[in-house]
Amino acid sequence: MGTAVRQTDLDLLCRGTERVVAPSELEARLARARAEGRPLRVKLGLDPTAPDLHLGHAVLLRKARDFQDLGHEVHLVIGDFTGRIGDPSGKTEARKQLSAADVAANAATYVRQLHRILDPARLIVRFNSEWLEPLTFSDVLGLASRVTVARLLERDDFASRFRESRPIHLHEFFYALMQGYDSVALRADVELGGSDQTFNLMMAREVQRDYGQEPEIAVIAPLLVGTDGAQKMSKSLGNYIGIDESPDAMFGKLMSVPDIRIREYLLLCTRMPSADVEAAVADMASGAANPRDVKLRLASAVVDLYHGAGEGDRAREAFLAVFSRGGLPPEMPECALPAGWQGSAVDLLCLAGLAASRAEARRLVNQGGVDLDGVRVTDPAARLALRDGAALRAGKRAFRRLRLGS
RNA sequence: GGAGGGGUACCGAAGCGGCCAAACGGGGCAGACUGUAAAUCUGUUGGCUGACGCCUUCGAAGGUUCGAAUCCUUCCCCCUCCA
Repeated sequence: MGTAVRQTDLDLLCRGTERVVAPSELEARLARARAEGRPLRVKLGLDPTAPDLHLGHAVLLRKARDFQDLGHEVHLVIGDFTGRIGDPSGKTEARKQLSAADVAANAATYVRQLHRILDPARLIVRFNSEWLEPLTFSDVLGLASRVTVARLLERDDFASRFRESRPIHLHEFFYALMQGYDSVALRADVELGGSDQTFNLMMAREVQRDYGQEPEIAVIAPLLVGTDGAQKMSKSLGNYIGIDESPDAMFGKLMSVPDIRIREYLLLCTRMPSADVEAAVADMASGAANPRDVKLRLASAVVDLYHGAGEGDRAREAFLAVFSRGGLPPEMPECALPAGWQGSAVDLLCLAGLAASRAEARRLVNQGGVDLDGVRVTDPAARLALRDGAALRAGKRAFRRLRLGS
């Protein structure tokens, strides 16, 4: 076995990335790692503000997994210390600071979810407070003296805020430095980050150089757009698909992704070979393939990835039954009614938890969104004839199987 | 320290004594359409009520008024400029 890096390895690692700085360095480093028989140290930083991981995070995590699969080790840095400051990336305003307790709780949630994607055997979890906390003020000054304000102001976000006279807090400047110092502390060979982290990754390279280390290779992934097809996926925008979500929810949300985003979802969220992705996109453009069918493949592939092979097909069947054929899902939550229960349609919807208020329930009925066993309910005040096992539907995707008390 | 601007419903943003549960946009929800939970179109979007109507809401607390999101007072928070 030679020391040459297989082209397929490089292709795999660069797939779906926005930029790699620099590919030649990556190739050289991979070759050296192989020659020396040591794994690369791949750094992946996570900001502990969001308690749940979604497909957007997963883009990077999957990339990390690719490195693991080639024998390298992933060093996950949980920014517990930096999290207390708040990352200015992509935010026009300074973020709120998190308490130590919040950070700890979020980090625990992360680690639990990570095992869906990463191989625990090649995963090392670190908290950056470990090396940032002990720094003294003079250490910090030493670090700070290596960077000029002009350099920091190159970052788009800072530049625009400065230009528009909006506030930039001094501590925000330190964020990039701290992240760079993380790389020094870990002696990272590679760092993975989203495109909003480009500046920080470049800064990390410089900081490493200053500390006499070889600069890490920056592997930058594009940000995944959310299910709204417009803004980046984020929990706070409500346009996310959590990796913990049920197969059906995941499938449905994927089907709601706008057609024009199918290509990037295929590329970033599945392992479909690039050539197949491009072929599918071409077929959609020429009319040879219905976007819906491509999306079904997408959704199925993603569900398989997170819930196990076969689950995608199962979710697909459920989806088609409900939405294409207007039928009922194979399984639906049950709602037990007390024996001899009597009430109006509105009462029933509230009891079943399908409406947040009676006004909402009434609205739902009036808009024609409610049906019982396939028969539309038109009168909010109607006493419905209930039978055990009846299916109650409210809107497109909320169902209850009624159980009458006996 | 000085001068000024602002805090409105899920978000953005109008309103500046009654016609305001509060325009408009976004988002959400529903319906139609569709081989999609895409796109598009329509409706809807505080709570209680069958309805009349009633209750809570416009940073907080008081006050003026028959009546306040709108006027006054105090307080809290945010922003900008000058120093």
